[in-house]
Amino acid sequence: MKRSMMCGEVRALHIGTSITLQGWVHTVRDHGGLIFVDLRDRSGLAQVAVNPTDAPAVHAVAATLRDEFVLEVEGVVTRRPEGSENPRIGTGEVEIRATRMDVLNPSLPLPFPVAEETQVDERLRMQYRYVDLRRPRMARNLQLRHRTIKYIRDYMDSQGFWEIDTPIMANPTPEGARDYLVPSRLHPGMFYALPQSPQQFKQLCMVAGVDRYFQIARCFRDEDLRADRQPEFTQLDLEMSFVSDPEDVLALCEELFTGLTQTLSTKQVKFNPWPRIRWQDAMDRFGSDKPDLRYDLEIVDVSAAAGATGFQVFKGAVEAGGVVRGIRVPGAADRFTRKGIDELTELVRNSGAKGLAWAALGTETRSSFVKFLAEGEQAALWAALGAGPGDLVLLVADSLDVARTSLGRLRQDLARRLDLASSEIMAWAFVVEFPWFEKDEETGRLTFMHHPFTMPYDDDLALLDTDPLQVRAKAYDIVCNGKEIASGSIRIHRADIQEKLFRLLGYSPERIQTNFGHILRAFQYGAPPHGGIAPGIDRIVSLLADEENIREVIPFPKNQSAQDLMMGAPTPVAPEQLKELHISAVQPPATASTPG
RNA sequence: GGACCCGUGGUGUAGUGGCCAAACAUGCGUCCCUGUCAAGGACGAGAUCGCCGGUUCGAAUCCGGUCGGGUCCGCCA
Repeated sequence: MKRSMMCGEVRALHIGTSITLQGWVHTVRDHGGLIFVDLRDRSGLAQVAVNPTDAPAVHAVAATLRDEFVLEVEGVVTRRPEGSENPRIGTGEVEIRATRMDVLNPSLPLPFPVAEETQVDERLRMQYRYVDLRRPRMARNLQLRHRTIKYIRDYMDSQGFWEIDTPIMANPTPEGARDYLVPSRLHPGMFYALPQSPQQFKQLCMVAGVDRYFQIARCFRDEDLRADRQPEFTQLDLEMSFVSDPEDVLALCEELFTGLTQTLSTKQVKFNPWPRIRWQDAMDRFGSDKPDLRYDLEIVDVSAAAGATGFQVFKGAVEAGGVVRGIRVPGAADRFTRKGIDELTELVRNSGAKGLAWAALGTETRSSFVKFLAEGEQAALWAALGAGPGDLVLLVADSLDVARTSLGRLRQDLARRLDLASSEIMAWAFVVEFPWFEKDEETGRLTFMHHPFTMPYDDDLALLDTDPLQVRAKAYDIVCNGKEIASGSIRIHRADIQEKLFRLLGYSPERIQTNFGHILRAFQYGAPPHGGIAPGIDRIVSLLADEENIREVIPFPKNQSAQDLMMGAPTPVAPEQLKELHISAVQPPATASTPG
């Protein structure tokens, strides 16, 4: 390799030495005489100066340069003339006086600028992803992703975990997300499925005596996309043997991600130790199972005080078995105009609430409802909320579910409007003690909330027969800044408990045998107690990189329609290929177009 | 499956019924220029305003449809 160092590494200590750099033309500044070339590689920029009197041949080459040409430059590192240093780049003290310049490859004019951080249509960025990834922001994100994965691997190794790879061609997941299927040529009519996660393999690793397993695992789910959801994504999948207390897994995650945040970013880890919030409390206090803990704005239950008033909206809601809950926004009485309040009202209405009762407390209280309350009733309500002059109070009277979720969304919206959620804070936390069951809204039947191999809390086992909805699971999530980062659980390793849960889920013995037979058999050959978790790498990196969309931290992502606009995937295939796989493609019926 | 936002030279924007056979910046081309760092200066080329249809004397602008991109709901054990 002719290159003697990276562009961004040239420093004053190299002055007087001759070096060879290779990279891309970031920008050219042609003065007619002097020409400056900023040469870029992934490490940064170095200024190359070409003087026509010193090196006429080099000057002739430099005059033909355009953005993103690939260059090899040989020259002497010199100190820049006094007053012409550039403190904004690491190499700004020096420049390379070129003695030789070879164009290794020219470039067509670019579809969009690399050197400027301008907003570019995502379609174009994805079509020319290889150009997009050259941009400093993307290069930074790629590097951060690398460092994150490297940190994780080093940490997991230090804790005695083995990295073990599991099959990509696996079998379908019962009950889960939609699977991506791979047709089998050797077995007509049969299919492999890409794994939604290596869940069963990692549990089998525990039976196999691996003791501590991890994998930087690619996972596949054929569901609709979101800003934080891609059809293929990457998880740190991990599992530990001889753990029966969630705390064993949580403590490890806490140390890993606290250290990772502090090592790879300048962000502040808000909690040490991280809070363990029971699911029930998260729903009550924050209206969400993934609360953003960077700010307070907790939801308060004022059903007692509000239900005792003469105000029919409050009284009626409580009498109908509902609740009155609200948020006190300290000092915000004057922060919202009537229009602003209307927007908040619209927000809770969109979450199913019938309305928003509000009061801006002060010498002249503005309110939608205090006129219906006696003075004593008002005082009792403010006391329940801890509210005083200068505070804004926002109340929802509705069913428990609607009050929680609408106030949860309101809480997030308030924080955004009041700029309470700093990206410089990482509010890592655990949500624990999820319910084992939830009721399927469509069928009314019991279904599992996490997954069917999750261990219930020992104290709740008796409730399985009497009140299954009250049974808590040894399931836990990692949340950070209002985003779900990981989900995990302690698994069942006892056949009697597993069978009982399957029965409560209404699974027939045939179905159990078909879907879970292989893993249940394995559990009969000495399965140790075990548990694990699976943090999403893409989401973690996007938080560290201050990116709203995980596409920005995935090198080659899919668009919202799950297509790769650069490679053109998915594509039709030749009929011969289908025939070989014993499958035929059926086009969906054309949508009838309405006459225009 | 549904709701909403966006689509104007290569790129990013302005223009919301006649002032627009479309403006600005940047990029591109030609020329001038020896200390710039988003170099500067001069000149030039480049857009049937995503597409189809409608309303109107007149449409980038209003309406309907369609295609493409994005955000959200459903969905994601």
